[in-house]
Amino acid sequence: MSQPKEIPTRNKERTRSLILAAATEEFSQKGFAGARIESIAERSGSNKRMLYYYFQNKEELFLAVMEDTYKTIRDAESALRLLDHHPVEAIRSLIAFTWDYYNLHPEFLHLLNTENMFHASHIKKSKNIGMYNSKLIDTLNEILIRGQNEKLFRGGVDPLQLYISIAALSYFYLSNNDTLSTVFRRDLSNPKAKVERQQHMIDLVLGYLMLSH
Amino acid sequence: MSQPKEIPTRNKERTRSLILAAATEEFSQKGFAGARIESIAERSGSNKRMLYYYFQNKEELFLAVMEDTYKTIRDAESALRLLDHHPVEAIRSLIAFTWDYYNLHPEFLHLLNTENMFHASHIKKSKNIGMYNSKLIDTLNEILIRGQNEKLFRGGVDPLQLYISIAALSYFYLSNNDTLSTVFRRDLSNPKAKVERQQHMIDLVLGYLMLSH
Amino acid sequence: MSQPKEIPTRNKERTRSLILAAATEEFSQKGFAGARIESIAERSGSNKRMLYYYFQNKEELFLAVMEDTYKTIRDAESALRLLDHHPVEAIRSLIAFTWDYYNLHPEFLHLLNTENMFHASHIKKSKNIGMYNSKLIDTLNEILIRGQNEKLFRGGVDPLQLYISIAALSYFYLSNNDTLSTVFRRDLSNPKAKVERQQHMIDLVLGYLMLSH
Amino acid sequence: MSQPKEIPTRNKERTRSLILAAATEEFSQKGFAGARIESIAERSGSNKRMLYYYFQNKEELFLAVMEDTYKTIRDAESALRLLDHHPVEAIRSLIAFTWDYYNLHPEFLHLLNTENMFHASHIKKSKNIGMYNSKLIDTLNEILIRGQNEKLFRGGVDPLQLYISIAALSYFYLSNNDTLSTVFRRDLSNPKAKVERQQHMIDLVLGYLMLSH
DNA sequence: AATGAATGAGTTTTCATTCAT
DNA sequence: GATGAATGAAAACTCATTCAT
Repeated sequence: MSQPKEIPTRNKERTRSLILAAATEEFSQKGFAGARIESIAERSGSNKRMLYYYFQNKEELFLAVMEDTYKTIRDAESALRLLDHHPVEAIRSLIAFTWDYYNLHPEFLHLLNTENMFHASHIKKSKNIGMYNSKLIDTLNEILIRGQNEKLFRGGVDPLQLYISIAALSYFYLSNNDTLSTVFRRDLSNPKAKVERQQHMIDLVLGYLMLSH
Repeated sequence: MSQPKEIPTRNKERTRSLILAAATEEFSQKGFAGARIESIAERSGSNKRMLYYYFQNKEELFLAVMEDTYKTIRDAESALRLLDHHPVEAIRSLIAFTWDYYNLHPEFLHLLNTENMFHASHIKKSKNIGMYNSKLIDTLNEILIRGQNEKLFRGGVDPLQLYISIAALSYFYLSNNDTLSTVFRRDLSNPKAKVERQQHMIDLVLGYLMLSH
Repeated sequence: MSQPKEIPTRNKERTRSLILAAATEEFSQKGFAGARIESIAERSGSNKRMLYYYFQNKEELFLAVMEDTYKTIRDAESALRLLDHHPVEAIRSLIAFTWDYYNLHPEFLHLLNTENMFHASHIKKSKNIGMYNSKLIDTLNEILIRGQNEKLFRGGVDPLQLYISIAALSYFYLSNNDTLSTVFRRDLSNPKAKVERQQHMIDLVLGYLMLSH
Repeated sequence: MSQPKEIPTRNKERTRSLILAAATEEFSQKGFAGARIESIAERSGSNKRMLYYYFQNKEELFLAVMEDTYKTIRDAESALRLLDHHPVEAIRSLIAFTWDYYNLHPEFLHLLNTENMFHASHIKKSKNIGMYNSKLIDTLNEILIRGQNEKLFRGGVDPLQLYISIAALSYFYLSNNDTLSTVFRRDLSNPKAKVERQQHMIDLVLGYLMLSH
């Protein structure tokens, strides 16, 4: 009988990805300046030194986090087969996907807020980020054309503007949930509120797009 | 013989407000953790000691900035006389006001992002922030009812959801302008792009709200 | 009766120069990489933070030390009135001054060794270092000409080569005293040895320069 | 069937000497404190672990470098057959050898500078370093006596002082070449400058030693 | 009320050395 | 013998805050 396979303690890929995951959490919760190297090291179960073994410095680590974060959403978006559905369903799917993804990945929202504070300086260095996203806009354009051809959708809609609006409706609600709940004195984070939000977004977008309702 | 009277540099209110203005800029650009006391003191033309003279510490200063920022937008919103206009015009005005205010006050967007990172902990302490905003929702509700009574607007619209959507459409576009421009490889910050965005937002909201178009 | 004037504890110039003096010692004894910021702070009677208050970083501090060190020897050399003496006496004086200065300022030798390890990168930035020294070579040239005119000195002597040789004879003996004493098993640092060295240097240089002896 | 035999990379002497060579370069260029274990391991083509396999620690490695460096110059000096030549030629040879060796082995100069910063603490531990060098002084003494007997050289010359002076003239010029070139604004490292220096050193030493010229 | 030098506690980063494979 | 990932201790550097003037 052979020894049970032990989890190796010296595993380059594993250590690196544990650090990256820990950094994603920390940067997402505290922002770039507020994040602590010490804290990331602890979360990762490793130590400060290893962090510098795999990444040059805090800045590079943040960049790696951003690239990884974008790669994750890119992969998820790729799995969407929007063109396999009827235009109306496709729009519903896109809204649902956006909403679900932002709910499941709050770190994406926070990291993007941080990245915007730096005027996108980090992702500007990345080459492959742009490529995928233009494909998404092409897809959305095709959906709009199909809907128009079926006399379902209005014409003259810029797919990028529409995509930004769809993202905005979910993003703002979730990213600013705390201040909105406070200022308007209404809990916008419970399940019921979230279901209502989803319905509102779909009504809003389809109400705008569709010619008759 | 008396000494020639020197121009007094001592002006309580002026120094305090210069520091507050400097802090607003700094916190807006760098976030809470990234902001530097030294830098705020320099921007203000005053010095570090004065900063602690008027504000207990960094946290209190940030709180003062947040309150001041909210007070400013409250005052601006108060000046809006939405109920004096026809419902359609009132909606247009609200969208335009939101867009213009966010364009004129980018610090508002950034400070709100920062405040959300802290789960609204600062503004939760403030009592009078909530009051005004519910008045805004009441107003919007009245507009929706009027529009509905005139058979112009659809029914069943939650004024808070609508307000959040209107804010979202401007906020997300402007706050995330850098990452969006980068990822979609299209300059979304030039004047032409901004005019297009405004038109799109109005089309979207009114397209949804209005029964026939 | 007036209060006795107290030494002010908040004195910009004093603190700065105490740090500079402490840094000179530390860099001289340990070299650039071996020097410790903490140690400099302690020697200065101040603290680490002050060091960064007055100097950008370790590198800048070292540069300030080098400039100060060169300024000190420049000032001392300026006080020499070589041209007021007879050529033979002038040469003797130059040798004596060099020897005495290096004995009194061992830090000068060590700092120069360190600076050479960095290929003079620090002093290359300084503008006024060169100016004075060429004046010294001009003076030495004048001495050589006068000696030659008096049929005392040989001709064809390059004043820069001679100056470098005079410096070399003192510098190498003092800077390498420890290794020389070890390798040749003779204490080269006691007063008697030093007197002998002085005599040897004078004999060597004048023996070379003078036409008859 | 057996695997194809791989070329064995395991070679005790070779690895050790590669590490020693790498360490010599690194210590020479950066000094003791500035030298990096990591960097030495990389230069050597080996790895950090091997470094600690062959040498106890950084200190021991430096000591090994110093001993190796001294052994190399000792071996070279042994090859010199000064007593086979006429006294004047012997002096010329010694100057030339010193100059050439320092030119060929700049690391010797830099390591000695570093060792002097440590007050020769490393070579003090070595037993056989002294022995050879006193032989060199004995040889120089013999040359001086022969020259004196031939009425060529002056009397009363201490061979150690003379040796130190000969070494000084080359050492200082080369070791301090960067600062000298900077301060005197003259390139002292090009071939022409070096030829001039050699001539000057010979003129200086023989001018001093020889009774008539 | 105003100034800016001083400070301690922290934060990022580096380094020699060790250890699992 | 060989490799390079892992580690703790220390080093450089930063920051909010206080204090003497």
